[in-house]
Amino acid sequence: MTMSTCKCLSRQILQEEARWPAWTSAMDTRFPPHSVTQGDLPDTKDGIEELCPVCGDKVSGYHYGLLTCESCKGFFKRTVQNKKVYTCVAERSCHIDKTQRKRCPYCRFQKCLEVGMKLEAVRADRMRGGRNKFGPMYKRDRARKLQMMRQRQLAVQTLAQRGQLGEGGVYNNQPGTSPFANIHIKQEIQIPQVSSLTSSPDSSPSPIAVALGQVNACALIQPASSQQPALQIVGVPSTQSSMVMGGTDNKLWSSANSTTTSPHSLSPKAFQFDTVLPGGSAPPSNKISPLIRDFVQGIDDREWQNSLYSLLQNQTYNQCEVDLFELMCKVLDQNLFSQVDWARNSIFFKDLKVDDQMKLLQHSWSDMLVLDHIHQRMHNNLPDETTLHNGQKFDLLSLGLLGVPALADHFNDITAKLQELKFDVSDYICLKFMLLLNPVDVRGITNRKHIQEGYDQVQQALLEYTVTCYPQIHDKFHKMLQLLPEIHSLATRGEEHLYHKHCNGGAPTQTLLMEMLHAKRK
DNA sequence: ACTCAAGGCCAA
DNA sequence: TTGGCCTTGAGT
Repeated sequence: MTMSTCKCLSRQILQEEARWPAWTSAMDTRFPPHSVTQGDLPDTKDGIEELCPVCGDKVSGYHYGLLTCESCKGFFKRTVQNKKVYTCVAERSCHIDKTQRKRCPYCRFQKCLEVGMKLEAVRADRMRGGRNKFGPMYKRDRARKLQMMRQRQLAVQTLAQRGQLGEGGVYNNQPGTSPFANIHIKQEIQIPQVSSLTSSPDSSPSPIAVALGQVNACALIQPASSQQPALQIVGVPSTQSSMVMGGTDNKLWSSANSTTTSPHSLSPKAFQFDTVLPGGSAPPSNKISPLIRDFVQGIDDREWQNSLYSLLQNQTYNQCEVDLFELMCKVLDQNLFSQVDWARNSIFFKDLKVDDQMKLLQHSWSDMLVLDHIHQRMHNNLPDETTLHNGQKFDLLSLGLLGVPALADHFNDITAKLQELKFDVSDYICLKFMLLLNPVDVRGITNRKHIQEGYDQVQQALLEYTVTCYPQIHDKFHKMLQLLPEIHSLATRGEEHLYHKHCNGGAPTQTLLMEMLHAKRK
């Protein structure tokens, strides 16, 4: 893919109708179009005709989390059961289809993970028969697919009646896909994505439900499970803390019993963050403006954690050694997706034209990534280091530094200043909005008035909030605002670094991250 | 009793 | 090692 086609990525994201916040994983081609775009009307007993998302062969049923063919089911089972380790003789990006799937088991297994096949559905005790935790998810997925089918047929009938299904009509804009395929594609794609990010779909509420149901950001964090956590913080959670993924042995089997009864060994719920906010209890809610309350309720930190968890797990499972810079870019890319998704569903921003939205995002994405990392570290005790499945150490702090270790001092300095100001979740989300809705520095905006209004409202709300809730901190509002240029300069240096790495071929291409890096340099 | 997603078997 | 078919057994 060239940069010019990459260019469409952010636009595509912004123009999507669906509102699931879980498509942060869309980048890892988890659900390629061929998994949802079939040529003919369904002919199976369920009315569901699909192709295997791994190889495109005929689907034989739900296997390990999603609809796959019999051969990929068997391949996935053998690989996990026998703990096979493959290597790729090429570039670790072999094309997998029905005829070539046997050629590179490494890439085939990577694709299995990418599309969302679940390691934890392979039973440690090899017990046969019965049902597992995923049953209800399969049922829901089936029901949704049927519903999509009905809507699709209805739409087709309606349009056929109106004579709009001719050559070059509205459905013929994607070569090689069904005339019906473009209807509700996103919704179909997203169903398994959501489930793949939440390894225990049956017990995890949908991201939408989480976002709507949460009272505050802290309430989202699940209590520590009594089961063996797959991703655990080791030692005291602090800026010096670290966490371990998988542990020393193969913790895929950490729940000693059957996965039929305990499929949670890899559940993101086990992602343990301390939830204590700095400065003790939050201010009384009646003093907080409805705007800020809505902002805080819109924060979905668990989604962020789940995405991070899933990505690190999938990218390192069955790998001897991974390129840590490449991994960091992938995580940043995923974070960027979450960022865009958050923005496009946010007040003020969502009303803007896509061109304006893109300009705002292109200007603020790196600042927001840095701010987000500060937030995760301060308010959710995100550790600075984690041990991956394969034993490698992954520097989580580098995500906040955009890959530049030399920025650590500056980053810590900003964090320390914010800590002094008792920077809380409300402050964070307001600053994030102010970074996004920049009415001054972004060129070529068509609806600057709307952005300015939004910015002013957020600014006013934050000012009132700091004065009301933090009267003891002198001029907290302005002191916080003074840190925004500092964050910007840090983020700009990070961008430079990433850009040069990319130009020298050291960073993954075809990513939203790289698209953003290029956009600013046009 | 039936369903269907697990694991097992074995010819290719 | 693969992949089509068989067996199993909890959930309905």
